[in-house]
Amino acid sequence: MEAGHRTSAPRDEVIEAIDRLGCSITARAIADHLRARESNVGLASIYRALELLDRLGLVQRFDLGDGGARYEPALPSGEHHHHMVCDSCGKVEPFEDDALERAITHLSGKTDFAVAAHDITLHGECPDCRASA
Amino acid sequence: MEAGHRTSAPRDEVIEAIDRLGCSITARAIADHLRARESNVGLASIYRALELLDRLGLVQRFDLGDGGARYEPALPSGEHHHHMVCDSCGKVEPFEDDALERAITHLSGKTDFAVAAHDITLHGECPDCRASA
DNA sequence: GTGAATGCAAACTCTTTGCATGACT
DNA sequence: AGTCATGCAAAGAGTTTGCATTCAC
Repeated sequence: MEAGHRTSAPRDEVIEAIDRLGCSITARAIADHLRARESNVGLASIYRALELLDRLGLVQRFDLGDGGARYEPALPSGEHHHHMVCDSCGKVEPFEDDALERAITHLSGKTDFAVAAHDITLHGECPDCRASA
Repeated sequence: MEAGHRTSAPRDEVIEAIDRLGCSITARAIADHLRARESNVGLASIYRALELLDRLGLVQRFDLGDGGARYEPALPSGEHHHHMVCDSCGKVEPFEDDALERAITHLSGKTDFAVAAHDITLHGECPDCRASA
């Protein structure tokens, strides 16, 4: 794998959990998933693995405004998506939009910041909650 | 002021602090500001005032991915901006971009979510840090 | 054998809540 | 008077860190 890092069962289990759980997961979700599989990986190891993977660019760390970090696997293709959050039920839906990406790219060229990444979160109400409102 | 809410010195001081401190401030910054002015407003009252003001739409609450909430006065005009964060020194700069807003608006019309708000954060390196790197 | 990774528990930060006191209408 | 807001302190949630032990290379 990557230079300077060892493979270990806990680490592999965290990676497997991230892959399986997919988009926009919390550290707690990973812990619950692993605990359900009788794996006694400590919370600290999960955070340490996430921090490492984020540093290596293998997972994306972000934040939906609910005071807890979210993670998801980074696509090797470089493609990425953003998230819509339902403020009623908390549901999170991914979306992607080329026009939005283009606007960001164009903006990045105009500013004196060296823009390396961007996070976009849409807040609103999901179809289900709209229907039952 | 608004129906059902009383005026009080602590509340006014929090409002004054938000106005004076401006863009992208933390609860701690407000507390420090008030403490420096010999005002012994409790942290809890600051949070309660912020929660109220956010609910009334007078301040905007958001989050820069550093595990702490940010606040800023909401412009009555409805205009709003977003933020660029320097990942080296932590500096936060506001920016606005019409093309970006238009892309969001257009996207909102295409999705089945009822989009009510959006947060955009650009991460990168500010000019100062680029120069000293 | 050596250094990295782990698990546990304690520490920390940010935020919220319970409760008795004090203030506004 | 009655209600709402305050301050303090304690409680919570999420995340990080210290340390002895275990494991990979």
